[in-house]
Amino acid sequence: MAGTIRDVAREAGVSQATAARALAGYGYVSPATRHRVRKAATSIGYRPNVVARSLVSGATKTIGVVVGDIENPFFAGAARGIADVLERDGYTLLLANSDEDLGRERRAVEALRARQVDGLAVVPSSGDDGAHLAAILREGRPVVLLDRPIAGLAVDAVLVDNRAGAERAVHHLASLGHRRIGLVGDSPGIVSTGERIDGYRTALAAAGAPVDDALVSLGGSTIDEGHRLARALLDRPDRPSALFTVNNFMTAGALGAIRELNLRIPEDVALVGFDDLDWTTLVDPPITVVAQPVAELGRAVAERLLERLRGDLGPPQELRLRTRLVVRGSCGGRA
Amino acid sequence: MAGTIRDVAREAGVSQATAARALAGYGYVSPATRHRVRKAATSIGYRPNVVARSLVSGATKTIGVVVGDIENPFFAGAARGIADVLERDGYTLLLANSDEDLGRERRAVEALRARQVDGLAVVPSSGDDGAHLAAILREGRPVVLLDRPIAGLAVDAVLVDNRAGAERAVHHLASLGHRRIGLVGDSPGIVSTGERIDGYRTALAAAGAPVDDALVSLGGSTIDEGHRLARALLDRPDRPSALFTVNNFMTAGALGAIRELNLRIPEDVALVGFDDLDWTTLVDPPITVVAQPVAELGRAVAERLLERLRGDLGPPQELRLRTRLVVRGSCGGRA
DNA sequence: GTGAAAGCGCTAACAC
DNA sequence: GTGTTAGCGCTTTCAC
Repeated sequence: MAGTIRDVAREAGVSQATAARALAGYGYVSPATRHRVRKAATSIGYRPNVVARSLVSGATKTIGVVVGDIENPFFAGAARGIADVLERDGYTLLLANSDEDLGRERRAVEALRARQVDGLAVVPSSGDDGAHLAAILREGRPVVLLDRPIAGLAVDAVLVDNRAGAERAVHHLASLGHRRIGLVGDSPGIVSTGERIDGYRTALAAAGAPVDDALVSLGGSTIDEGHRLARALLDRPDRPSALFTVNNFMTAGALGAIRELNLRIPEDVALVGFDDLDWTTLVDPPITVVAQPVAELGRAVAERLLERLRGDLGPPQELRLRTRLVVRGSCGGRA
Repeated sequence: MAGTIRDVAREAGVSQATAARALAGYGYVSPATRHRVRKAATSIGYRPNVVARSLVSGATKTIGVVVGDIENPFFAGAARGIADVLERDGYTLLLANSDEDLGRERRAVEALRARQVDGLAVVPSSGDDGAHLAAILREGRPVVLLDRPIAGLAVDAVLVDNRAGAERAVHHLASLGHRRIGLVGDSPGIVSTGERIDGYRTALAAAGAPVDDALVSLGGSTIDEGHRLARALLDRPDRPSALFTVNNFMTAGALGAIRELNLRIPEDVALVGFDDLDWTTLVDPPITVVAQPVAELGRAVAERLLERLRGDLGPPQELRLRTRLVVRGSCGGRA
């Protein structure tokens, strides 16, 4: 079984080059020969060795994907979107998790680079350190940022309108009469989070509500952290009347904290989250959220990568996809 | 920048072979030479080309992972577990989704095989067709099955005790007085699902409850399908008093259906699900579930793969990890 | 200790 | 049309 293209050639009684041509379908080969070669190939169960091909062609037909954590449904959804479009073109994904740590991200990028990926989709954990990616770009390999830009790095990026989304969410809360609105978030160093915090502040200011830093509770990127951070807010004597959570982990954590304290939503505390996951409609009341076009985000990244791979040398494009406020029952008012 | 090992050699004034030895750290190289080569390498920014190395060594330091759908938290968790242990040994994951379709799975496996992955972790979508995997094994590349076995295929597998888990869940329901217990599941062709259905039947029989096939609602592997399948059961005039859902998608779908019909849990209908996701504690009442050791499952698969990669030629091992019934409030009784 | 040389399996000129 | 030949960048004998 197995065997190389040489075995096929021998079996078919032609030269190795002819076998290669017949199999890869380039150059001239007589139909008869092609047929013979094809038969020989299947008869010995020939499988082209993509590694060898890559060494020659320089293309591996693989795309590296670096996300914070594939267990986060947001990243999983985006990865799925990427995979779906890339797969149609014969690409395979090399996946790595950064855990929102720049060091890990660098190592992941390095490992993928060494594996000669044709392109890279990355969710950068830092908004101002893109040296590792700049190096890749310099080699002529396309990189497309997903969800977050990097200041000073000229590179394609597919993002969402975080500021507008957060603003709309907080405005919704303010319009319902809330004045003390707390924010539960992970690191502001994560650009998307930073932008959402900005949007929160802007909305607060626009509503003439006090912007009290004591109501901004920031920490790590896990559900447990979200829980802890929400508790810090809810345990205050002057508890905020509403919470805005910057992503689905924070929403889950905050909801857990609210349950733990036996607070009612929205009577005791209203809640708006960023990210629309299925479970947000299953809890009672269903959560009002800022929905992101997750799959589309991934697909757009893949499309951009494909364009670059096909030779597009135009200036970097930044695409901002729109978010949507989905009003459900967690803020009171109409619901 | 960039450059090959030849450039390093020239820069260091040694032969290409010596440069290779110094860099890869095998064979004899004088400390002085090694130092010189290393310096030359960093000075020109040398990056080994893993593709070329792979062509020679035959090992790519990549592992293919085929799951049903990375958006399913169960698979995402397992993938994360795999990645965590494999990464320590310098491996990178090539990820593919099968969507529980054997054709897609075959194509994915083929694509990964062509890319010369050193090993494969797959969640097989069929329990009786393992020809594509047998072919890989014959080539001497290790394959470890995740979550589901394949009948007649001698291969390592890391599974969970689906039957016992389902049995315990349904027994729990029966012990609370339920006699008409419905099951919401995806395809019984998916072995883990099939085993859970078996466990359900066994528990029913043991409890002396009627095993009514009309109460077994089977279909596709999505939340929407779970919703539809649960509705089919709940819309019956002789509605079951309890539902057992075979995985997290079915649980989410069933819960949606229950909400839609404004039924109370557990008064109108009790619920036990398979898979313990964070949101199951956030809904009201929190859902009683059969918890699977998801991350451990992934880690065990990776460990087995690593053992095989290190030369273990022993007979195939089947590891069954234990599940745990987590009693919460969705079945009434003590809660 | 170091260098020369032979491939790994494939693509792609370039001849014939 | 088909065969010959030269690599892709690296590892690895085998001499010296």
